[in-house]
Amino acid sequence: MNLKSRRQYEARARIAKALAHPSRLLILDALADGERCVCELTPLVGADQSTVSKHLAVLRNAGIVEDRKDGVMTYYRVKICCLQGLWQCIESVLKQNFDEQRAAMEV
Amino acid sequence: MNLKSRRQYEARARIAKALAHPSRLLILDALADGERCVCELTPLVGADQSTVSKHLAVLRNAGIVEDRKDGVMTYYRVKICCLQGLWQCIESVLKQNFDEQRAAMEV
DNA sequence: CGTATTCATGGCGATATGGCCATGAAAGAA
DNA sequence: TTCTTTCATGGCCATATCGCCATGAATACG
Repeated sequence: MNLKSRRQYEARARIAKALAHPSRLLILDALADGERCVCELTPLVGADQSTVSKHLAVLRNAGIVEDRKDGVMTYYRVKICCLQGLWQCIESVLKQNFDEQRAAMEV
Repeated sequence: MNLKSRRQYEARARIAKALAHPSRLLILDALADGERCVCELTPLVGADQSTVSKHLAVLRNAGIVEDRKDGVMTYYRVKICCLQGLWQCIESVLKQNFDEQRAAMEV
């Protein structure tokens, strides 16, 4: 079974937790092809600027994004390169769920 | 940028949310090499049996595990095959965070 | 039959999360 | 300097999550 320590599961869960919000996933998607400032992300998310800032802080604290200050702006960018594989995994779960639901409907 | 719909981000976030708890990650690890009943998982998690049942329900509702009832037991098993890649992504984030922390210490 | 075991669920309290508002710091413009 | 823009943070409230306890359903065993 090779179980890991409680600490390691907590560390993993912190990363997953940072990804567990639709607005943060939208932000990561928007950052996929380059850095964006908060003022660009705010209308995309469609929430208050303070709310977007807090979401970005969650992603930054998890080590998923990093920021660069330029004058009065703060630009955020994705710091990791494996997100694509992560989405594929999640999408495969969603597809399987969808297929099963459809199969259940057709019975 | 190719942003997706709010619904798609919510669907993705539900999957991530189901993974965002150390006890549930421990459970998935324990299920990695085969099915286990609740009575086996409960001492591993170290929580109340009802707590473990609820964690399993979260994973089941997300479509990550499925169950099989045999007599008075319920056996759970992982339903998806891409978890390994997901762990690799999360571990790469953790490793990078750790490396950066160490680098900051050594300055 | 009655009893024991296994598991799921409702309830409840403590804590965490997420949203907006208000505020303040920092940088640039006038 | 004063005003504006950009962003982060504290406060507050509503909601969600998580833990345990208690209970009930279903099956197995005497």
